[in-house]
Amino acid sequence: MAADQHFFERVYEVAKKIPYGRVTSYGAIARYLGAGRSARMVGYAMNASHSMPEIPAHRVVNRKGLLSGRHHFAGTNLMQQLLESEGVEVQEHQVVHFESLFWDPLSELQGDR
DNA sequence: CATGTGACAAAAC
DNA sequence: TGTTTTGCCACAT
Repeated sequence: MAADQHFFERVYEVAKKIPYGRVTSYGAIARYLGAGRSARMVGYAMNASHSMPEIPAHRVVNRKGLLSGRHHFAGTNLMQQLLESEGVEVQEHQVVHFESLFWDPLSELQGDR
């Protein structure tokens, strides 16, 4: 049920739930939405997040912990600055200890929504 | 209305 | 084991 709701809307909801100092991957969100392989859509949704200032897109990185979307931010290094500001170590546009900081909605939200 | 693109990921070879 | 190809679905042109 509610499987055909707006995909983007769901992505935004999950993205807003990303806790401070944490990061997640597009695929994790996609899987949480039940899309599994629609990780591309998650990234695309982030692209539309320009109208959603409440979307911490800087906390969303690819599966490698790489700040794939840094180029879409205002400043080339803005995304990294934001993450470091939250205590997330970022080197070479990649999140350090990504696995430790990884926030999985499947585990954290655990079917809450 | 049809085609192409895209902030990824995983399966296939 | 690394590289290549497909999948995914919405939005832009």
